[in-house]
Amino acid sequence: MAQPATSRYDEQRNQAIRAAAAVFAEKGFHGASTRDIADRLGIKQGSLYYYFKSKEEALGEVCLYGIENYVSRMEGIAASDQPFEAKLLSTVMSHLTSYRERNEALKVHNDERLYLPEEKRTRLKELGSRYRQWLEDIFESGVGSGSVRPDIDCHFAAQAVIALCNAWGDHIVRDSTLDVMDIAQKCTDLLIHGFRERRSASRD
Amino acid sequence: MAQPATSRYDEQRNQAIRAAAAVFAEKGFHGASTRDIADRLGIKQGSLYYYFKSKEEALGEVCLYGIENYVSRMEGIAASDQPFEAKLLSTVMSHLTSYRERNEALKVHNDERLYLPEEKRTRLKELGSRYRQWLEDIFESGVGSGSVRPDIDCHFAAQAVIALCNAWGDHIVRDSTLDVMDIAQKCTDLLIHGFRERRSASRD
DNA sequence: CCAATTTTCTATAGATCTATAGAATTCCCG
DNA sequence: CGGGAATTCTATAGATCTATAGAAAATTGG
Repeated sequence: MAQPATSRYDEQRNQAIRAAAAVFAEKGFHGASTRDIADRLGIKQGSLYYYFKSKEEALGEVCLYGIENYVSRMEGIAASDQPFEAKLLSTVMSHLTSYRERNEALKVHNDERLYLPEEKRTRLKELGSRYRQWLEDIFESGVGSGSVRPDIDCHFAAQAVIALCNAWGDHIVRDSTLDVMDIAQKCTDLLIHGFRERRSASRD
Repeated sequence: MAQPATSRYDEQRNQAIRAAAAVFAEKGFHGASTRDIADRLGIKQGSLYYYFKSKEEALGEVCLYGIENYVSRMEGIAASDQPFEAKLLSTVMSHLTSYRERNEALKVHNDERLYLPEEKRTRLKELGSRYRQWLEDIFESGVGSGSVRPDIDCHFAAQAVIALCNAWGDHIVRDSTLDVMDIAQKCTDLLIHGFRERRSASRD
């Protein structure tokens, strides 16, 4: 009854998590039934409970899966010695790529995580805050190096980057023909230069 | 049984729409029950069906309420003879203000409208497309007047503006202490100038 | 091949939730 | 005040859906 750490069990459980991610992304947590998830896995509804204690636990696992490696990758970017512009591009690429790689789990994390009980959300909150914090740090060091104008509100800036990435992530999930690199470059360019005519070439 | 066009009926129905907006915003369409909406109105669950044929109809009304006046205001802005920068600020202000004024209906429109059947969504789609189109036109005329650099992808730009506004709109709905004007100005400034140091003062 | 273990299935209790029907109440106007 | 219309209520049918218990099937290792 308790989960034996067999490899097959873990594999199947991961499959179940990814099936749940797809179903939750399409129908929302409350709109999806455990039957929908089981159907997608090719098992019966009741069998799902061999892998999850509850539907809510499944949501928790999907959300966690969605932002796994997310923060650590950001830490890697922040710690690297690239110039500001390259860090920003890396951040946006990493963010958008997650939408492709992690199935629909990142979308589920964004849209459905608030249906988890407070207690299960603390870990997710912590990861999200760390992410935002590292991004803010990138902006602050960008101000230090002269790449970012000093009147920028770094908290606002970080939120803006995340907002843009998440909005485009939704499109990326829905339309698999979109070119992630192209979008990442346009986003980064917009964020750095804005819409206005560039008066002077970049200084490097 | 058919709705008589009495004033009181319309008023109460609008109250019901706003109650539904609040409940759907908090719990999502599928997570909310007709009982939740009725409770908020101070009536019994069954009585709600005097105003709506179904829960789905209520969602449709909320979504429509959410983007009402939205497109027409945008048309007004696009048709005005303000310079590009002012048009953009007006657009962002108008968008963010809607989040405050329209209860949580705009949020519901964004997050839950895809749970409506295709047939009920066509009107919403049409309004959304028109909005995006007017915004693109603003960018195109901005390119014409030299306020926007010509290598900007206007479709991308419009999506970016909408993405930023919607993300901040979510925050505005959740936190009533946020200063809409302040956020609008920061968003507009970011979109026009980007993060980079401003080399030359604006030309006006 | 047998026996233990893991995995899946069937069946169902119990708790929703939507929508309807018809009774009861309130409101409005002469 | 009285009668008709508008509004709300009670009660419930019928259709979910979650989670559990125990039987059945599949797998694995000796």
